[in-house]
Amino acid sequence: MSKSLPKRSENYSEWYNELVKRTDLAENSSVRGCMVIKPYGYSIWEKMQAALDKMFKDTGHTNAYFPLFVPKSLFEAEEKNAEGFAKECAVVTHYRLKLNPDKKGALMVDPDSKLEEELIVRPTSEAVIWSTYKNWIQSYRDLPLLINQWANVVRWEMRTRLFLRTTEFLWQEGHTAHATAQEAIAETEQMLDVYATFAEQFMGMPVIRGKKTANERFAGAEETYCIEALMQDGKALQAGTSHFLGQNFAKAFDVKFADKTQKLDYVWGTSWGVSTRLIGALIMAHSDDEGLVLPPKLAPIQVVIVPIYKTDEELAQVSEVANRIKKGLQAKNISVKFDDRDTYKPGWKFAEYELKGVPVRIAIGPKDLANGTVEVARRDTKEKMVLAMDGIEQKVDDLLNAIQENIYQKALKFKAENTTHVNSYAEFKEVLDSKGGFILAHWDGSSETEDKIKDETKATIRCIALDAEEEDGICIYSGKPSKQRAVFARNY
RNA sequence: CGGGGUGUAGCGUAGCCCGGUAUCGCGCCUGGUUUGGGACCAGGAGGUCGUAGGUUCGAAUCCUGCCACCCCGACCA
Repeated sequence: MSKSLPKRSENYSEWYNELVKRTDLAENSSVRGCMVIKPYGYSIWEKMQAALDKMFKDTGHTNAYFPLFVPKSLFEAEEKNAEGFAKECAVVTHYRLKLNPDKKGALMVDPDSKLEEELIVRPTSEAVIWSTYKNWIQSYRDLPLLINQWANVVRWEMRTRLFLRTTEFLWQEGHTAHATAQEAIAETEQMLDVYATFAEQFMGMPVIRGKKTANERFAGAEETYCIEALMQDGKALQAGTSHFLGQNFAKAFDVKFADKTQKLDYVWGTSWGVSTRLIGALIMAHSDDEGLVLPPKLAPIQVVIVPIYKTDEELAQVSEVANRIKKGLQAKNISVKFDDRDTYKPGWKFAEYELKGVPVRIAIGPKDLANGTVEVARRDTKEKMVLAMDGIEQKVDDLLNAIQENIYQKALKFKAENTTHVNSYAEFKEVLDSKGGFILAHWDGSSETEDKIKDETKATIRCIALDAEEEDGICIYSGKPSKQRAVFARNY
């Protein structure tokens, strides 16, 4: 195995794949299109889960769990949703195997076990959940119903990519029901804001909050809101979605409630989700040619302490100090690993923890013991400094905060530098091919124009930014009048 | 589903055109010296060459089928 990673600038995909494998985040499974998330990768997901879950609870949601299988009749109830997902569904048709009489030791599907009704492995859970909500909701007193589930879903994609697109993936999906459209829209917007806040404050990844065009809207939704992030190769990544479902699912599953005036009406729905794709986003947003760069708030190990010593006696002295610092940091809720393995040399460990993206490294050796100092290195800038041992805990705590902020600022700067306003189709294509990134251009609002631009350039409208200013202009493709700019990009 | 490519030790590979039982590096094991940026020396273990068949005295190598994976498109969180 070579010691250095491929360069990001030479082949971004190769760099990404190698990085994911070499850092022990995940690997391809022998199961078609599926991924094994390894302990290190999963611990990042746990960090994300914890932060998101708290935000969901803080906004009044509770967790529940619904079935993996969706009977076909339920699945097809909401037509647009069913049609949108039909091409990527795994379907269970039988419930039993038997010994194959023609081949010793082999099993075959028992033809006698054919299901009367096929079961769809959920690609998303609206159908199962709304069919359940029908029984849970009778009156305005039952509303709003604010539920989230942490689950796995299956989408039989043609081509997969670690974290970004796998046949099975982990996610959370919130499904809420409300008495009024306004309240449901407010919920949709609130959850988009939760996602954006999470992306920016925890992942250190700036995003554009926006609305999808009709072409890109979730099947079955009236309006799809999204957060779009920019990766270091200039491609956009949809990092989270929040849908206003109108009364579509309520009507499909006959979910009605009686209001205070005893009038019956269908409830208004929302759904929203983020997935393990966020881990892919996190990797592609910050990491460099030396490996991962993890924001301290999501790093499984925030600080690693590496001892430097020649003799057992030196190790004992260093360890005493290291363990004292470790305890002090832990008291500040900082996760610390003291790596005193004698099977690897310090240099090897330095490189290893850089690859793994540990934000802060502390090295302690005999010189430090003599001087009352430690060597502190930060992953984001690769700076090293020698600091007094006294009060080191507070300094490290401050440093972690500074790293979190610096990573975000760096990404923010990158996003600003790679967001371009263009006013002609020629300029649009030129920017798309030379630097990529987000391209803000006037669009006439028609699906035809959007499709043609996509066919010709592979760029899609990622969203109409919520903070887009009204501005008179003409569509770069059709020349028709436009009131605001859309955000275009090539995407993952 | 179209177009291209690759399957040889845990990982990465040479050998294939021109058939003679497999090369090198990393990793692993043992011993010793090392330890402030991926240590060094010596010794050692590990392979039915993706799979099924064919040609041949003999197949990693030639032929045929199958399978798997990767890359590029269409599809998508």
